[in-house]
Amino acid sequence: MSRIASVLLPMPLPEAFDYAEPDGMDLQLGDQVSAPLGPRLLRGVVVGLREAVGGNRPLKPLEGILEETRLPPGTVEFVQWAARYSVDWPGQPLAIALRGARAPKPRPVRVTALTGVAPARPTAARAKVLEAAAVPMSPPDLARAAGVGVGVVKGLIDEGVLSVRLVEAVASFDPPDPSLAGAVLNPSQAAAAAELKAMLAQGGFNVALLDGVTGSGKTEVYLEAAAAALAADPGAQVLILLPEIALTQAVIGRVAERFGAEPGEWHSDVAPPARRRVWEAVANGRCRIVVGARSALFLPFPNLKLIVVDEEHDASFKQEEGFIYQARDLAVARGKIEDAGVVLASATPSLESLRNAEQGRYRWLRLSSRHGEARLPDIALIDLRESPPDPGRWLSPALVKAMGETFARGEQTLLFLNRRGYAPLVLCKACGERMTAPDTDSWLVEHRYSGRLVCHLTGFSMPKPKACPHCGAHDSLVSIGPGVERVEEEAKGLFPQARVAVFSSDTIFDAREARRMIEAMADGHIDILVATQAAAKGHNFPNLTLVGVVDADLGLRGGDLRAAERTYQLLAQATGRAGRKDRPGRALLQTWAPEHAVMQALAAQDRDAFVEAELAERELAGLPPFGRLAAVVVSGLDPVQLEDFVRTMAHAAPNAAGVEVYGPADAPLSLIRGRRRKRFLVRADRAVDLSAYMATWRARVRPPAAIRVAIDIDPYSFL
DNA sequence: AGCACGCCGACT
DNA sequence: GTCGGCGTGCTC
Repeated sequence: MSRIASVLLPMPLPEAFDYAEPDGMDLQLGDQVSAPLGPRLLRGVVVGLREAVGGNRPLKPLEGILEETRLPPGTVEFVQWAARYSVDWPGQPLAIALRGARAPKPRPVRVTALTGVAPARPTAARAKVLEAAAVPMSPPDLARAAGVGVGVVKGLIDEGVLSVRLVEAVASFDPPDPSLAGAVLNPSQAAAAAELKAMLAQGGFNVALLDGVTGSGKTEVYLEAAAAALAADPGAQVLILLPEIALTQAVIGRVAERFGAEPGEWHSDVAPPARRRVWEAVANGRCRIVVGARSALFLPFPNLKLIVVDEEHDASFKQEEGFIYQARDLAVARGKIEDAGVVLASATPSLESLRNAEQGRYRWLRLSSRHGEARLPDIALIDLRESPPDPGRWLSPALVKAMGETFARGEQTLLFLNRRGYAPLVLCKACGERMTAPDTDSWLVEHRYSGRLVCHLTGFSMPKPKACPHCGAHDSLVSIGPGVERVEEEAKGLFPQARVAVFSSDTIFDAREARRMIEAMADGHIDILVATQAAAKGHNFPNLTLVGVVDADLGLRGGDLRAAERTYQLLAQATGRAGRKDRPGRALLQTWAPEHAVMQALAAQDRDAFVEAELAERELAGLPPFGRLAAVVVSGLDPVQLEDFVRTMAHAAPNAAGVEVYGPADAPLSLIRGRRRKRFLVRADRAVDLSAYMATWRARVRPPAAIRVAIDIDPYSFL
């Protein structure tokens, strides 16, 4: 009687491969095994075991079990579910799930132990070392613990009083203590926390939307929910997902403070050995709280009871390359598989989540009151048609006047423009040539700091040429449109006495520099800060009383499904910066379309009105959250071959009720790194299994090797 | 993803 | 006459 093991391999293969289980291997589901594939051995995971029935072709035997740690059943199921949902090979999510298992083990550490040999010359320092040496630790740690120099320890080792051996480094991951005192909650927070605790006590899969304005204290609330989950079950695990690495440190600090133990940290910047430690500690249940970025969702939790998705509206949760997925949606799916609670938290929830809350699929917890005495800013629209800036200028007279008043009072202004560089376009006034990156039709952005033209998509850059590369005319290149550098220049010209600074990813390279500039702003060393969205969130500037949004329409253009939503969220955050302490602030939004529902809703500070208007438009068009969308981007080097294949694909699209296929059309970025790109858009009714539809379509065509087909379920980027 | 097999140009 | 270019296909 022998068994067959189905093994999933982290490769672009369509399905799990079958192998023979060698006698005595005693496999279990989730085991990491070494499987022969062609000439090499690969790490795979056992996802199925069955008795062999005669008559099958001979199967290769598995080479061996790789590690003692196996993937829990929920993790295996999640990996397979995610592949099916995203219409990708299961090897893709599996590779993410094994990222920690494949990382190198942490270096073994040296620890000392008493050998029983008595020191030849006992001294006071040596006695202290012998006392401290009861606990195994590294020689430098021992010296520190005994309060002596390292030489004393070294001498005892040389004499044979102490032995040194190498042991595997084990991270402690002390158990969190949920009984420590939490933050003092205001009534609104307490009510939300109580409802979350009730939801968790009830057990099983449930989703809550924690919806509270900036400063309403969402973190304290979800930490109390985490405390409840951890207290209810001594093995319970909690995952807190954040949209960016930069935010993890702050939350790790809050978690450590609340539970008296460091949580596991998981994101791409964590060094591989540390990653391995976290992965294994999560798998064996020692690590009970993880704070991480989207890929933490694929960690091997055996007993996950709560997933928190903080800033759930943030577009960074959408992974756009490689394995394409939306971590917020997958978090809900994982919660369902694990029978866990899910908390989605945001000051400006996504329309999808708001719709789910309205429909009663999610519990809706609204935190209304703000901490402290801060008041919301007054928001006014500046109609650029009535009060336009001078030609070549970007700040309207009304905004300049407000800046002047603010500066005169010794208060601060934040000018917000979500555009890096000096000018988004450089063109030749002699021949009309637009400067673009090679093999691309995206504009080169002029950067005056570096004197270069930069492609923000490919990273290509070149010095700004003296003459037009197309017609050769001299001094004919003109800068079109504003970037933060240009607005800085304008602000400096208007207020020569003011201290003006720029905050964008071009001026701020790392977290330390970012912190320094934020501190400089908070301490009043800057009068006017010109910033991209990099500075939009998470900071408190007590002396900031004016926020000017240079181009509030920026996000409204371009036919992007979520443009209005994103603009609303961005502006809500940016204007939320003003007047947070005791002074009321004001926000001025420059717009060419003050009548637009988004602008009206912002000016009225009426989120519900915005959501209602936007949902109505989406419903009319059958767009998410009322329908489903998928994009197919087909790319290739040879335009003729691409055109050919794309036509084949169009013919192969299955007919199905409630599904419409648009395209092929040139993708909005039709040329990237020499590859031409064509795009289909698929719209389906909510009831349609769009993943299944896309899988059927893909199976009907066989792309030539030179052509790539990428399927994006629920696309966010329309570039 | 590797790595093999398979048909058309510049070399001992 | 061969060595080798990478296009296509397979790996349980």
